[in-house]
Amino acid sequence: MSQSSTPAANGPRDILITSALPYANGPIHIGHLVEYIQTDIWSRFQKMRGHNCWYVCADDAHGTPIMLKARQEGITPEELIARVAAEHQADFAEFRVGFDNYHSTHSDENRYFATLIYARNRDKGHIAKRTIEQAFDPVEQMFLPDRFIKGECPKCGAADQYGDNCEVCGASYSPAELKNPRSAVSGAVPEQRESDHYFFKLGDFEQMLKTWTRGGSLQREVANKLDEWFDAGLQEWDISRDAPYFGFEIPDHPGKFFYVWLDAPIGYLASFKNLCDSERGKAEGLDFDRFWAPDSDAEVYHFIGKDIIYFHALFFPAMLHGADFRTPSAIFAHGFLTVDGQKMSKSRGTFIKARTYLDHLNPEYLRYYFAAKLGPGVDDIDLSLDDFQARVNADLVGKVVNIASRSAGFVTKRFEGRLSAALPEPALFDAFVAAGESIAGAYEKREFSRAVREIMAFADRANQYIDEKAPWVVAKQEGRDDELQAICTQGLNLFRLLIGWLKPILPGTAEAAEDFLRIPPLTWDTLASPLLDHEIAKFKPLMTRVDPKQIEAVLEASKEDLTAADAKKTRPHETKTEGHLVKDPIADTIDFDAFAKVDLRIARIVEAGPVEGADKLLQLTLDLGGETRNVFAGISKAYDPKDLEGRLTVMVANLAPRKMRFGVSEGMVLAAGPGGKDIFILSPDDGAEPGMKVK
RNA sequence: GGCUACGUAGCUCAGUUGGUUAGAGCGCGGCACUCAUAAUGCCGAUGUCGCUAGUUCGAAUCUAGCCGUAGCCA
Repeated sequence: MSQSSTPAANGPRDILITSALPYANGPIHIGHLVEYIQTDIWSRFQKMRGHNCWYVCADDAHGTPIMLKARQEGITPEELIARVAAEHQADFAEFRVGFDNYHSTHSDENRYFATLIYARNRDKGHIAKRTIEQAFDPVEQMFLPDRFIKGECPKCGAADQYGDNCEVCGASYSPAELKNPRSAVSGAVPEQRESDHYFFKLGDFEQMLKTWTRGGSLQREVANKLDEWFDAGLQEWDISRDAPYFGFEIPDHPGKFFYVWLDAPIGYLASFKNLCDSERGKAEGLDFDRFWAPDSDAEVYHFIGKDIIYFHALFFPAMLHGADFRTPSAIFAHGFLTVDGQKMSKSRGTFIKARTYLDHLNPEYLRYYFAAKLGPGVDDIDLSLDDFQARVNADLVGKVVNIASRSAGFVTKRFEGRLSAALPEPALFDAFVAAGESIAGAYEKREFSRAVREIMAFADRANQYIDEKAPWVVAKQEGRDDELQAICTQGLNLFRLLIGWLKPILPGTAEAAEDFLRIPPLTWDTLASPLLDHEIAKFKPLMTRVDPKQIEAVLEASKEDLTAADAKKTRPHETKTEGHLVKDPIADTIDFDAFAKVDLRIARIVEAGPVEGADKLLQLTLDLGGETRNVFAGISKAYDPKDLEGRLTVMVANLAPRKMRFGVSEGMVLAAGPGGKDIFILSPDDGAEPGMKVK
């Protein structure tokens, strides 16, 4: 089963490429980068070949983890995803991942397509409704995804394991089997509650999927995996989640939201649509339907990690098909990244964030190293740090860049930067050019490691040529100037081919080389004819060597990231000899019912004023949204009444009224602090309204 | 537990449908050169191809089992 992706004709192909959407709850790390670099190399290669190639991506911005993370940080999900989107895009840009568009799944286009694809499938009877039982957090009043339930493994008893599988013994189970389950959000004991859910009837598409699978759209290993799933029988897929959920509400089912994995791959369409509608898209006449209509002859490829094959090779094509869109031409899955042969580890400092890497090392190094390791399969690749350093230094600096470096000096010093009018050995140049097709073939089939091997073999030949001709000897002899100039012209032309072939992998270095050679951006076609009778710029080092100290610095910085994160995580649990908890220890545990008896409400302070004869009290008039209360609060040393008027706060609304010397207090305003000037009343986040219950 | 992939020189990896003395780069040893970011060229050593048993005239390559590593199990 080959994924030949052959062009229909010899003309330019219409190609749309995507990488999987990074999740918007954390930074990009070097594991992610395997995929973006792989995709970017392929995309740049296709563009260099003159095809109409578009590379789009987006942040995957929905789901429970994002909702909770935002809450933890005290910001809205929208604020969180906006911040992360900016971080992600800055990281990608510096790694020279050249997206034509980067969008978000939390966008109008994505809502449109998610809803459309759902509605069309629903209208054809591919959506079913079932009532399911699911863990529910009674404190947070929300249903809990498996990974937000923790407890003891039912098999080996290991503590603190997730609701779906045990990291200690590897057992997998359902959350209901966990011993002593606790909500990871509130710590409460989860209850089982019923809820209506909506399911995508994947089984309706078995025949279509089997045909699609065998049509060359999948790698052999992936197709084998799918056969297993077919044998096991395709089950219905739960595509809805209950509120509260950060995502898109299902239009005909208020309170139900699309599961994040439904709208994530649809984000590919949304991002592309956004590109079509942009200034640039319009200028280029980019037409959404030309790529996504069922009869489209454009090519659509999705690069993904092998862990998300299930979503991309089954649900996604089935949903697209059910909604009258075309299915992907191919799914390209890759393996995971290990560092020095082991899973990335925070304690070893090998869990390296993109940003940490960029602080110390040139992105071109990593692009090259990944390319040198990547093949078309789903095998994991290893970043061996010693090998990384040796390989980058030997191949790129020692071999490739060195060819330019050792030729350029003579040309600048002796010939004012001018190249000869003819090549002394056109046959050698032609032999290089002829190999270009084999290298292109390797790129096309995503055999990047083979492409790199072949290119480096030619770099060796170029160095052999220079060695053989010994220009430094010729340079010292009278009357051999033309010969010297010709040798260097040949050397620089061989270098130009090498850097041209490497351009998809090393866009930054190639650009610097283009400046040095004073040529327009290289394309595959322009490589075939040599650069002659042409003035070049003075040579500057195109790339410097990797210093082991830089690698050491990355590892150290990654360990520091960890210590900082650790401190944040563990601080609240540390036992301190002083502080609020010591002076005022946490009270005895109460059950939920006891808590629920306290009716807390949002209140607006409509009036505040001093109380005559009382030195600490302020009189507050609180609006509960339909009812007003008179409350006395001991906060006059801490607050100026004028500052309080109009503010929202939280009050105990069902506290028994209490008669005081100055009148009746009908409730209590919540505040923290030891007293005096150090009193801090609570305020709700924006959006809260008077009368809302706090729970 | 089930399934999948991987296991080739000190390191990182190639080895196409089984076919002569198993390859590359790095590293290592030696020599040469000095144009070049101490880069380059030439020569050399290095392997029970995870283990065991089979199929075959012939196995790194096919089959089975075992060991180790990684991942997946919606």
